[in-house]
Amino acid sequence: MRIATWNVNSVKQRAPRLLDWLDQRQPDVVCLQETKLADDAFIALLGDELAARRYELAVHGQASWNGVAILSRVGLADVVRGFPGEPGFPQVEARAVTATCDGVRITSVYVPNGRDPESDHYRYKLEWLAGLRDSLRGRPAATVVCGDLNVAPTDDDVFDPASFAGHTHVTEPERAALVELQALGLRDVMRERWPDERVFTFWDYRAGMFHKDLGMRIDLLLASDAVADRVAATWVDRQARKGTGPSDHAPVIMDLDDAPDGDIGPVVPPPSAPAPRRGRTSPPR
DNA sequence: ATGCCTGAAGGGTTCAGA
Repeated sequence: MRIATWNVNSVKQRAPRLLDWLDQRQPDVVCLQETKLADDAFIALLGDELAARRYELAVHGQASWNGVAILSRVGLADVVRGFPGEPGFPQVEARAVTATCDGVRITSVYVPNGRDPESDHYRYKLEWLAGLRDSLRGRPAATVVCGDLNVAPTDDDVFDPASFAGHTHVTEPERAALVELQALGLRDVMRERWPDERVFTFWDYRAGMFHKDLGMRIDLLLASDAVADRVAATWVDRQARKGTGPSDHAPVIMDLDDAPDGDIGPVVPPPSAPAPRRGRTSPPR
């Protein structure tokens, strides 16, 4: 199963590229963020095209800002929009949607930006992350939380830590909130797979930042053991950031081996053979 | 350049994004 997350920065503006990308990458589940469309407008825009590609759709949008969605062609059950106790600013926004796809409970999140560490929006961001964590305390064994976390987990996840000093996305409270979320047993599979690589998922539109590879890694795939132990490959799809009219974020993709369900029998490694190296299907950049 | 692009709403510009 191939699961991807992508902040598309307006699904209306990105529709042609999104459809081409679906055809090219053939993901089974896609978590979208910053769709910036109300649900009826999203369905009117893409419902037919997605149905033709066998995707079911869970949308949780609003006009102009925010908006998340899950597309799945491996089933889409028990959809929940938002989460219990979700904070607002001041109204609750469209920032989380959850569904079960082929046995995995998947949440697509668009974490508040935070704007400035002294702002109300920053406090909202921390409250939102804490609320998300609390809502996941009783999570199923097979859980994925993915999307635009709007936090760079470490200084290795920004192109120049010094230039971010005092700004959002890198402050200690934000990183601590992410650590607390991961303390539910959610692993950053991208960083596990590429522990020492320069890996970014967002590059500012301005000043040739993408061309110079001056970015941040803020789009994450967080997976519980039951999922993370199945990861065969994971990478950032930088191709989707190139060319004309891209989002400022690139998709992050992971491929999962089939779940052990008894039908395939016990997996016995060949005697004295080294464990196979996990699939390096693509360089990280 | 302390917002260098981009998207959206709404109105001839401003806000938001990270």
